[in-house]
Amino acid sequence: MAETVGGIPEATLARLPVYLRALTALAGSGQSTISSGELAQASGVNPAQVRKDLSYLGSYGVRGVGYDLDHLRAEIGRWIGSTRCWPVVVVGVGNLGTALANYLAHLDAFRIVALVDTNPEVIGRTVAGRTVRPADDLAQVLADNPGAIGVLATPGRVAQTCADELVGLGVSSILNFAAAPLDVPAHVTVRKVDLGLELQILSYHAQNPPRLQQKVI
Amino acid sequence: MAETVGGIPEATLARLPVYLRALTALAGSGQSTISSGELAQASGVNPAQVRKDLSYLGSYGVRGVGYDLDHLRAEIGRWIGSTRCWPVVVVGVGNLGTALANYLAHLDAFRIVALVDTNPEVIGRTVAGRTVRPADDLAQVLADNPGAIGVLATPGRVAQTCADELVGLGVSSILNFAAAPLDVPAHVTVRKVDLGLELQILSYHAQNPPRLQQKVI
DNA sequence: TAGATTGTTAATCGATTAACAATC
DNA sequence: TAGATTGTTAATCGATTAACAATC
Repeated sequence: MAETVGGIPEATLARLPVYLRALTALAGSGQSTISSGELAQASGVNPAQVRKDLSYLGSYGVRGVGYDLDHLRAEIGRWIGSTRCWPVVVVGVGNLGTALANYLAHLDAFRIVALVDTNPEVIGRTVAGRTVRPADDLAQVLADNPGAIGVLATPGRVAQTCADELVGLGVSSILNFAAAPLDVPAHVTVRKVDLGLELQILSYHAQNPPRLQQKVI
Repeated sequence: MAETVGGIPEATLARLPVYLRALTALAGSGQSTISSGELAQASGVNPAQVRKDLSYLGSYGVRGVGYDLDHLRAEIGRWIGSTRCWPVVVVGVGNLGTALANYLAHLDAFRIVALVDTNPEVIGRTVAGRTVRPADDLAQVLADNPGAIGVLATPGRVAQTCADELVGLGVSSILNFAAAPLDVPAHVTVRKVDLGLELQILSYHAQNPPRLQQKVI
């Protein structure tokens, strides 16, 4: 299911940014090396996990010493390499889409190139400092911004149609906030964030006495 | 790691609301039974998975026929039972916290009982129709709203401290949007949503040619 | 050298899925 | 009965983790 990408398991790939964050937080603290144990602690994972993950990138550690902090940071940064500022298209500007747009607008690594919707009442509104455009403009927007990431925040029932359209226009990375499973070609990456689901799971746990429950991070 | 809760694996529990959603969408369509294959299709999972998941709840299906749609819906609803309207406390009202508050304010199943922050510039502001209160008010808020769900949207470096405070005040369900791992007692459930991480993973895939990539739902 | 820590193998674990007998 | 579909077992798979030899 989850599979390797260039030799790196998807699960490892998802942890690299977490490591990077921990290393960045430590940079400038004077510390020059870091052990798998320390990095594990800071990242909330198992030390063996850290060593295994890092071994996919190559052998940057020194036995008996640890990893050179700056070097490791540079290497991980090079691997996930988010140097560019990525264009983002927000599809669906309802409550969630509006909230997301306002959040995304403040991130340095991403810039919103368009907000689109099909609802005439929403089109023309100003959200996050931009005017909401009709969904018909998508082709133009994506032609102007090749490689854009699609953020899908539509109602569930139209999510698949919107995803198809995005994919048809060349989008290969989608962040799906819609409450629906998405069927996409193999070359398209979809990450799903289902806030309603998360809240529902939490309310289940809140309701059901935590007999023999486990820490879930 | 992920563990059973009352006999139901955490992974199954996370899919039950997805099934419920699919069943609800079909209710009123006139269809009276549904097969594991149909439900699987609508939910984006494997048919065997559906049958296995449902078998944890009991045997509601009829061989050769399928599952009674309304009955199954009622049973799943009973299991995850989100009948109540859950109180939610938002901790940290920066960009993300504000965006989340505006989204949460529109959900029927949850009601925001307080927004708190420590920043004097933020305290007193109106967000999602409510006045942001000082973090010191948390004890009072949670005393007035026992069983409240905590939504953590602070900077990563203070997330653990805030989580500790929430837990100390009796919160046992936390939705963590902060970019930090959380260490909590075993009886506390934490669900993590890391938007920055998701975007970073997508930008990695956007940047790296999708040689032999897999569909990721 | 003695102590520490990596890199990697092997064991473990949980989750997914194929397969099929049971049975409507 | 014949066809369909469940419920469940066993096989598979990937991810996690313990353990330890290598080695700084």
